[in-house]
Amino acid sequence: MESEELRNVGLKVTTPRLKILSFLESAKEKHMTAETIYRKLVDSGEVIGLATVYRALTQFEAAGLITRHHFEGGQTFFELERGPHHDHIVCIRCGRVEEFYDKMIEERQREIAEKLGFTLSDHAMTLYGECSGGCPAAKP
Amino acid sequence: MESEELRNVGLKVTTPRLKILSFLESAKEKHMTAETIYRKLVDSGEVIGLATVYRALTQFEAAGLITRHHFEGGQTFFELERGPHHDHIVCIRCGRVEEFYDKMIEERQREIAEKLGFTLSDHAMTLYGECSGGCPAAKP
DNA sequence: CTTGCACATGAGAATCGTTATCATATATAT
DNA sequence: ATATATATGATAACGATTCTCATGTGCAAG
Repeated sequence: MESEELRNVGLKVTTPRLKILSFLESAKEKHMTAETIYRKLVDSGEVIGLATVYRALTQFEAAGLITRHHFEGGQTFFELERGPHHDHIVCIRCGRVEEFYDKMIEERQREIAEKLGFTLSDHAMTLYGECSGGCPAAKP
Repeated sequence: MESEELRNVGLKVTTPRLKILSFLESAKEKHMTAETIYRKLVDSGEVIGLATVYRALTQFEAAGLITRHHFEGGQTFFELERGPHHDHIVCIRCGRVEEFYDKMIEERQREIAEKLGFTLSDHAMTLYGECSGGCPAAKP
């Protein structure tokens, strides 16, 4: 239950937070901007404020429920933190986002950080390219 | 000569562009925001507009002279494209940026992209951690 | 060396994404 | 059921970036 999730991370269970969380869990798109999340909620008849969406997303991130990605173009995308860690590859033509995980790279990153005298706490790795085959061309 | 560089990439050689380019080449900091570049130029007595800095940086990037990085916090940093490709590790406490290159990771990325049906054209990889030892604490 | 003209510039307005403010509403402990 | 701390939504404020437009300038042709 989503209420449990919120309680578990120490957040009050409120209607807007539940709306956002269950929307994220049911959405087909796994990576969305705050604006998109807000718009889709409003379009589906919900009454919610943009500020509330931003606030909730920030809290969810702090609680580890979601992750924030800074893809190219300066846009910020949010994604439910489900399952194991992974990185992303995004199509520069159609914007499609695929996920992947590579143990070797993960290990190597840790070694590199250590060699440079850093204690690794996080990383962002995004590949960019063109997806061949069924790339539905450009996003409008 | 910087004039050559501009001419080579098909840009008119203008005073502001020369100022920005030579400033980037002489600066100690290798990674700076547009605002920082503007401020340092103005502080050193130059007459230049912020809009011009943004315009020039965008053109330089399109021409391959510089690279744009989206580090955490939403801030955009620019860096002269000198020498071979490399990635970054930034200290989450003091903001220090170190560079590194790892052949194994580069190769692996290409393999991964291919396996997923993408033609890799670019990638962004930034590690975040705390630099031990002489980390001058927080940035002001 | 002039001159013309396309292109570049600087100042400020406009825009975009995000955060702060504040009066009102609501979740939770009692 | 009630008190109280916290959350909400509307809107203002904000910082970063881009746009507008009147003026200035690189550079190629004469």
